[in-house]
Amino acid sequence: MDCAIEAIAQVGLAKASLTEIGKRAGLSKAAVFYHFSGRDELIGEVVVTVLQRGAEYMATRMPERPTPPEELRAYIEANVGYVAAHRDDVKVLVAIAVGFTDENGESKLRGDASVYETSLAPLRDILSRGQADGHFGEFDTRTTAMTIRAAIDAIGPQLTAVPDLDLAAYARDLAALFERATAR
Amino acid sequence: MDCAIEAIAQVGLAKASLTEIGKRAGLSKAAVFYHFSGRDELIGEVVVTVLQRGAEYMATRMPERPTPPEELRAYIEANVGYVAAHRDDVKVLVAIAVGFTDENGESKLRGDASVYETSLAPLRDILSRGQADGHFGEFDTRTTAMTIRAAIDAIGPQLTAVPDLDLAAYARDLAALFERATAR
Amino acid sequence: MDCAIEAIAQVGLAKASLTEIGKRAGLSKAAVFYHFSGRDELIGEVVVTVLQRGAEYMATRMPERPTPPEELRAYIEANVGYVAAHRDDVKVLVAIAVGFTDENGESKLRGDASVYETSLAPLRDILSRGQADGHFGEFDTRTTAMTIRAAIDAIGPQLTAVPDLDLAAYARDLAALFERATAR
Amino acid sequence: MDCAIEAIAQVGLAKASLTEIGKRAGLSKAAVFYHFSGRDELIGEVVVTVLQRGAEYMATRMPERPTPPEELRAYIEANVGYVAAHRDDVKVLVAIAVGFTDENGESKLRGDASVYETSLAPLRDILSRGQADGHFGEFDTRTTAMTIRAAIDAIGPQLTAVPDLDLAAYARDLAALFERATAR
DNA sequence: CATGAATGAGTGTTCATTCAT
DNA sequence: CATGAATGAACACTCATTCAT
Repeated sequence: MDCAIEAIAQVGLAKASLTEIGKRAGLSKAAVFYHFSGRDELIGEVVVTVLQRGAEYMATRMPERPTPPEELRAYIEANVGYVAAHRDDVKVLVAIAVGFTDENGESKLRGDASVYETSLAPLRDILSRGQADGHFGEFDTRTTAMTIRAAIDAIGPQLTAVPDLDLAAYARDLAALFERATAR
Repeated sequence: MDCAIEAIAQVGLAKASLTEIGKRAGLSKAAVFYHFSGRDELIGEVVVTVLQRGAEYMATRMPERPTPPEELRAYIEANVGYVAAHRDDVKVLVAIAVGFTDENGESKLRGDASVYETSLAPLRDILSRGQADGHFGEFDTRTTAMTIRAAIDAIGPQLTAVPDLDLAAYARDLAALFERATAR
Repeated sequence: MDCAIEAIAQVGLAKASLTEIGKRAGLSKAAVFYHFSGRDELIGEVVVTVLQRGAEYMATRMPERPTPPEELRAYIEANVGYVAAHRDDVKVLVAIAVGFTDENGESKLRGDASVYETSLAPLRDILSRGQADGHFGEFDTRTTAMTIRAAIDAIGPQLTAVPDLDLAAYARDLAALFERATAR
Repeated sequence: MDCAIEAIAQVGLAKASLTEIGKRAGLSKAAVFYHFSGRDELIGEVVVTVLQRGAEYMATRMPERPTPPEELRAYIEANVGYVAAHRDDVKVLVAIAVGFTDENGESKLRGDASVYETSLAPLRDILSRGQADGHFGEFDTRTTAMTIRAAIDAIGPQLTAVPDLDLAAYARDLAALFERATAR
């Protein structure tokens, strides 16, 4: 599993053949086949694994905060921190989201579209509460939530192109940016 | 060229074989080869074409504005319009950025990061001038530019999930958001 | 053993892998291997088993008959009856006879050619005795015996192609046909 | 095409891989693929080719005869001649009929039973006409036709076991046998 | 300017076979 | 007596690439 993630992160999804993955695990192509019923299943399990790992990370790094603005800052920092700590995981997730398609171009992942709304929900919750209690000003929560997530998710592709990106600074800047954007 | 873009957008980069591209152009695989010295060159030219097309669109839709804040608003509106009108082009660009790698995982594009950097350059220019002449406050231009671009590029996937998205409103909301974020 | 026969009859010799056979027996592939020293041996034993079963069937269904013509009719009916009752066995036998070859096309069965003459012997015996005692007319016993066997053996391939063949009628018709052909 | 037939006849259907077939044609596996869209199509075309060749041979060797009995004799003689001359074609046809199945054991041939039915049709036609005009007696045309074909097709294997078989005599004996069997 | 023919390298997949447990 | 793990060799199939025409 880890070798598969490493392989996809390093040589790309297309070149991450079973031979390549097996080589990293010290196994033959056929042995990889023994453990997974096919390449598609393997990649499906890679997604599950990475997503689980992400959820666990976030659960431990996002302690309770007293006010929505602080929650928002914590959210951004935890998320950028995750991306920084697991660049490969994010890279892999993006590679699969973009390149794991059938012959009609449809994603071969099961719950693809719903992922979007689900990932937006906690953010919109923070923003709504902040507006209700007067910490935040007036703005559309959907557009703002989308922009925040987009800024975080953009790190993935960026990492492919700009490997030495300073993520700590990026997190600080982002938090400040959205503090201004949401302020009353 | 157009057929190549269509093919990549519809079946994905990996499945966009020369046969597939040729079929869309009413040509044989070998004829595609006659016009390009290889698949890599073809894809390289796809990037150039898409980028040029984007630049042209933007040039015609972004009239001179007196101040950087107004320039920024115009930039955002023109870009949201472009992404809405040329979703495939964006899809193709992302697919190539993520999946067009050699066996070491390095992008096979000449300009490497430059694709990203180039697309960020005009934005950073607007932001820098705005800071210099006192219209904008203090913030990192790179992070802010990246966030703006990310918010725009996120429309593509978003449109798939929420087909009836009100893009005019989205553009307005985005412009307002970044107005606040960049204000002095 | 029975599971192997069932597997070959249902999915064909080529697709009757050890996994497939093992699955039907509630065993792992390796367990099948424990009981037989290899796939070839397994298939060899399948042939032996099927042939034995056939011999037993015939022994019980072919009581003594007073005259060669009646013996011939009994022979035909017993044989077609066997094929009808054990369609799978015949199917398997044919599949192995046709498809169980080494890289030179030679059958991997031990007593391949001799089977032919051996299966003809009892038939020629009936025919010769019938000619000697005047029940049958003049004809070549070899050609006639071959034709009778061929008519019976042809049911096998037929069953693959025409699964709902009426074998009772076929037996009756065959017996009548050869009665006329051998009559004085 | 001829190489494919030769390959199937010599090494069996299962071992007649595209590599094997290509080797006989002095071509690579991929070149075989270029000419046929897949193995299944190739084998389908083999059947068509063999069937056509058989029909042509028969057309030239079976001159018009005045009465059904004489037609039948001509049919038998022409067919024994054909089987003797094209043993491989018959072998191939049987191998495909028995071994060309999908994972459920169903034949992958389009015409399914039609291969058998088609080969029986001209025979049944002769027999029916003979019964109608009173040359032949009463009997089931399907069973009789099947028996005649079986007797002819049995020559193939027979020739392997008894290489010096006198085919002229065999044809004569067969014709006589079925003359008696069909006589009024 | 374009094609048909051909190929080598590679892919995912299957399978009989081995072996330590 | 049985299995899980592993493998090498094979298979059908795809594809970018070459080349004579």
